[in-house]
Amino acid sequence: MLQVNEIRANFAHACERLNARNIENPEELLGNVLKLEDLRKQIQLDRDNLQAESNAISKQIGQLMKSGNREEANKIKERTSEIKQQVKTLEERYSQTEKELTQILYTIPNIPHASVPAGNSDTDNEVVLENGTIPSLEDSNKSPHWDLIKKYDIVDFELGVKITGAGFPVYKGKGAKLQRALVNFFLDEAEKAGYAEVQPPILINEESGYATGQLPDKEGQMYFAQEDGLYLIPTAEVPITNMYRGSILQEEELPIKNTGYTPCFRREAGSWGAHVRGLNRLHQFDKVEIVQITHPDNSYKTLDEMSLHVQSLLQKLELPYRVLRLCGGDLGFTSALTFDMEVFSAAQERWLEVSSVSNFETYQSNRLKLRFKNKDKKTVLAHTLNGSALALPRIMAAILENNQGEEGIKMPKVLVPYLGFDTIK
RNA sequence: AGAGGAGUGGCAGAGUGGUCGAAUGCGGCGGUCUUGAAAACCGUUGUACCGCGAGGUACCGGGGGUUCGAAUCCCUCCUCCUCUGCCA
Repeated sequence: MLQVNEIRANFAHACERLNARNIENPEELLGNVLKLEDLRKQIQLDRDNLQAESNAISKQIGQLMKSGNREEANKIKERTSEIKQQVKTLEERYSQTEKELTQILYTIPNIPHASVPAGNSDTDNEVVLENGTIPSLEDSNKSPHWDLIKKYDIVDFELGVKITGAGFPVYKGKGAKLQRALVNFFLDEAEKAGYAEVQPPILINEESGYATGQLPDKEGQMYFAQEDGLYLIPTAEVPITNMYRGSILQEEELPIKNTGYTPCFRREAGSWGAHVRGLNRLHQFDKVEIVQITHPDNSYKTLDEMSLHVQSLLQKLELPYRVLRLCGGDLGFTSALTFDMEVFSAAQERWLEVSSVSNFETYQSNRLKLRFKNKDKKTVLAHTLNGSALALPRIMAAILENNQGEEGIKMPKVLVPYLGFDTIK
């Protein structure tokens, strides 16, 4: 959620940047925020003054009662009941105004970083770099992974349908081992890069959902356990970042670096189509996430560091990839700047998104109330960042599709120690 | 899941209707003393909002209520502990 003070201080800039997201008439939207904030302040002032008077009178009554002067006490009681009514009215107006303000703020996405290009959709994303050799398409009679997994019997979708439904595959044999190897490899690499591993809960309460911005924005995208009011996590970002909700850290503790492996659950309502076959889009998938909490001065340096970490994983897995800077139209609601990493699949003849690393600046920390004491002993909001490092299914798809050959599917060298075999045949 | 108990400042722990935002101890920070350190002593030490400021308001697990006045009384929810039950 945006900070009202920041909106006020950088009004023109905020409007200009929200235009990059195709927000209609940001001047009016942000103008309303400021108006409501002014109203809120005015109500608070009136209310506080009345309460100050009431407190003073109550004290007087106490003293009069003590000295036995009941009559006088009863006399001034009248004024307090008058004040009480007024305070009650103001109290209602106050919470209503505050609620209204929060509701509007919930609908406003993060202000895109200056480097975010304007644009409507993923076609406007900016390619930052490409790495690795893109497999040529001519000499490839490569099979897509949904054929390969059947051929080698390593992922079973039908079985998943029987147990749960579409989008919940069963990994079998070497497929299951490959999953486990990837998780361990990713966690080990994250640990080497200084991320402390955690295993968070995979169900979260409503408060956590609001704090990192999944609610109310993505309400329908999360599975909901109604009986207990808990949501299945769409990403480990939610529980890991929420570990620090309400915290006031010391500046020396920054940056905080955490990594965690979790399954992730997404309803993906209404997003099924031509490009979602096989492992391309699932309701349940595994992911290793990296999260950082940083000093505001360092967050963009940190974003680059995280991007390089993800890239190093792709290089070690010998996958050709590219890095995209997301345009305003494709940028996530809570993000100020996002880099997507995509690997190329020769069999599908297209790029597959395998990671997203984002800087949320203070958008999440403002909701999280995640702060730190700076050198001047002032309490200020920290910046939060996260990234997938990495999501498994499409990595698995790319490994299968890009490494297939006559003799089977060659496993990337770095995974062999984890797997105990070098080829799926 | 049932019965009982408890939730107070960074921690420990008083306070059961009126100068209580809250005693005291520990810890933290600053200082005195010391060649330095420790000890001792003195001072200071929660968060948020409003206000140029003086200052004001709110917060004693969350929400609601009673009262002129609530940490204190009532209702409700949450969490933790103990016992019983159940169970990876």
